[in-house]
Amino acid sequence: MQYWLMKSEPETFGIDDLAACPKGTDHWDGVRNYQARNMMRDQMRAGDRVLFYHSNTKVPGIVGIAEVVREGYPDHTAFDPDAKYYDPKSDPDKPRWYMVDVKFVRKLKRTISLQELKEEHADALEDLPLLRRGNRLSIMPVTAQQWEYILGLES
DNA sequence: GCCAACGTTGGC
DNA sequence: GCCAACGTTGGC
Repeated sequence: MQYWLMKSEPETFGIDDLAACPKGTDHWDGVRNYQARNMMRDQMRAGDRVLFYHSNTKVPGIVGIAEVVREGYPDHTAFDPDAKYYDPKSDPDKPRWYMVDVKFVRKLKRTISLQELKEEHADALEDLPLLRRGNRLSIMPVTAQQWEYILGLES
């Protein structure tokens, strides 16, 4: 089993929105970045665990846990001219963009903020892309050690 | 709202 | 294939 961190803007789709979905499950559409696409298409497996991160908000940070329940498949919103992330270059016969389905597992007891993660100055977190300067990846791998460390901060 | 960092686009 | 221009991300 692998671990991931996925960013979302709470204004658009936050952890509570995921929890409110039927079966707590929704597809992670709208990713239009090749690196993130590759991870969803090629690496994410059902059962993988996900740190749900709120970005572009007052207190950015990790707010919950989700689980991958469906592996990479074409992101149909790329084919829809009315969709926000429509991409005319993505062809249903040769899809450019992929998504996975994720399921709500639980909210953290408290938000583990980006600031807090930075202030840990932990060796374990040194290589976490989230903490690297200028990082813009919306999906990133998390090692088992990083996972344990981060959740160890929760209580 | 600002702006640094980064990815993508497109002219050459 | 280079690289300037542009658009987006996302913390602050």
